[in-house]
Amino acid sequence: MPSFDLGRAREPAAQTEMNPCGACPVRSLTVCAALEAEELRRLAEILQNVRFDASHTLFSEGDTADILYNVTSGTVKLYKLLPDGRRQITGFLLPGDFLGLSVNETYAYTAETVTPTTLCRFPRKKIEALLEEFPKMQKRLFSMASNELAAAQDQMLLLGRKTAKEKICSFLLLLSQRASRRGHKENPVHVPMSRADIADYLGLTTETVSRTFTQLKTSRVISLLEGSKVQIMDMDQMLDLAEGA
Amino acid sequence: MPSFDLGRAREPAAQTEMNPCGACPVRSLTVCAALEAEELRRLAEILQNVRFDASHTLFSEGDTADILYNVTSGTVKLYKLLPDGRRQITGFLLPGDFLGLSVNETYAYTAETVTPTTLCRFPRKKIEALLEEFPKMQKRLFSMASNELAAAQDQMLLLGRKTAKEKICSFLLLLSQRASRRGHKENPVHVPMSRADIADYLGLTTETVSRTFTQLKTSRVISLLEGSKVQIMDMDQMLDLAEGA
DNA sequence: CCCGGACCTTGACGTGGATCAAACCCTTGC
DNA sequence: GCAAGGGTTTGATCCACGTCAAGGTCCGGG
Repeated sequence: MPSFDLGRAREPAAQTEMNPCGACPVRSLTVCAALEAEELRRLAEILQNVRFDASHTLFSEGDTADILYNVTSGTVKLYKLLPDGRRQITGFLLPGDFLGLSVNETYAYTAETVTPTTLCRFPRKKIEALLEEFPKMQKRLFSMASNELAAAQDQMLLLGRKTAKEKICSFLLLLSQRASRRGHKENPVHVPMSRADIADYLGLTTETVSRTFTQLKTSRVISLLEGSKVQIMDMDQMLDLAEGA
Repeated sequence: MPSFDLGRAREPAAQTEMNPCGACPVRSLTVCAALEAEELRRLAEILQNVRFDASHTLFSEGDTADILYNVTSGTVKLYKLLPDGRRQITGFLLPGDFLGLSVNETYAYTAETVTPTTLCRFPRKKIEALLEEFPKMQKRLFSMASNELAAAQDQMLLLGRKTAKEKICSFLLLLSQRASRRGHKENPVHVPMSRADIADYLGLTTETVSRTFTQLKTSRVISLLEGSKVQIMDMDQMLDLAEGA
């Protein structure tokens, strides 16, 4: 079980200087949106830019939680395992998302990159000190946590009560909405994760995910494009299918 | 769809005076734990004690979220519905739990009492003003939200990947742990909610919940006592069953 | 260009839990 | 005491999705 491994990270010092927070493309989406120029400078002092290949484990469930991250590009998945290997992915993180917050001293889940990913890396202690100093940041973090909580409740409804088809449609719509909130085009949706990852996120198997995709394709609700893109052909029907209406 | 209905609340003025926050039995568990005497006094000024019968709807999904609550006794369930009536209970709240936080201006779920319940009632605006003034309270609220987020991820693992038997065992253990954290005896666990509520919390049907209970009873892992109490007879096996080990 | 391996799709079949349908409690009210 | 109505249990049957097993497709490396 590989824990955090700086060896695989490209040396980031130069990049840290060249791309300070002021020029950060995802600033408006994340904690940093709350900060003034001077505060940003303080934040930049304790941060490191890091880059990882796909399928790199950032940290594992149970590791001591002394590093926090902010995704700046790429996709990260969070998951929990049962002793026999069954896996539940609890979230996919996109640019602007924050990870590593933990209640006790250890991470409650494993974090692994899905695609090549760049992140800001913060020592937990230093972030906590900064939070004391900048209540605006504290407040912003709280509001992000509230959003995540609401999303978690939606996901519980999905996992507990939706059918396979409803799950897949909800998932595609979620990706679409998240893309548009980040200023990307929302219709051909980019779906960077594997069928297996989608299955473990939705509480299904790869086979069922695959079958459901072809079923949606056959009924002309979606069509599969080059480069893991999915075109939503009939948005109205998609919205209905996602809620079982 | 009955929204908040003060008519059914016992007039609480006297009680508010007689049981101010200083004497609150759940204070150590909730937001208020972070506050000093003077701050508590300020909080007490904006709070009302209210009491409701069982099966009373505090608010519905989509209502304007201008009231927050803190449970002081009893049990409350939170749920979301699909258009066709399928229901997912996203949480059961016990004394000390907080509810009503919302991202937009509306509640993301319906809240309904399971048993007769007493709560502290806060106008949202006034709480928000107080939060600005008391960063300790802000911080405490954030740490409570982080805890809830971790619990939500456990619940996703349960809903997406556990079998019926594992779900029921996990649920009973959760109730047991929460009781003990509140200083109640953890072994004969009090299970105040109906089979239908348990089913909607675990993503099952009442029939399956009932069958699983009898199955656990037959294999002498639990036994059902008077007054909706469940005795865990074999705690080790229970712990194994909950994780599929 | 061809090979190997990872991922995806498709098919045949099995099953855990849902559905449908009674009975069987308990209360509570008359 | 008895009837009515909600919750719970139990049984018989069904089916959505899982499991098992091939193929198919794509891609990177020799």
